[in-house]
Amino acid sequence: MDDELHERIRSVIADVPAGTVATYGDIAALSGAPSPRLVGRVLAEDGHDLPWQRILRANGTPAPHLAHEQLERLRGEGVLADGQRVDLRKYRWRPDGVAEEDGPDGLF
DNA sequence: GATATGACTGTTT
DNA sequence: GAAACAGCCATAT
Repeated sequence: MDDELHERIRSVIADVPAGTVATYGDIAALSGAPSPRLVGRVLAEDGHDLPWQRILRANGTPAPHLAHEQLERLRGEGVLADGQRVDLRKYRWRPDGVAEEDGPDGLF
């Protein structure tokens, strides 16, 4: 039932190391959630014990109502955000064993 | 059971 | 870069 999925989502979020961030889509994909909405819903309802500050939207911007606090918390972890946007290219969490590929322009 | 809502994403215009 | 549209799932009323 979704209880297991609920736990799985929490587990993946808790597995995100400090100093890094992940998108809702990432959490959804890694936890097996059918849609990122589930991730947001879990956090909204039962994410008080999780590092929700490390979960950002696809474009690197945090949730609108928590943006201020979220950015402040991330700042304390070493994740510096430019105004309201975080450099996913640099801080985005990658599961172990996955190598990164640079873009065609040799972009970082 | 239908409608509306929400810590979302991706494509298209 | 912004706005519109469609998909996606669980709750609340």
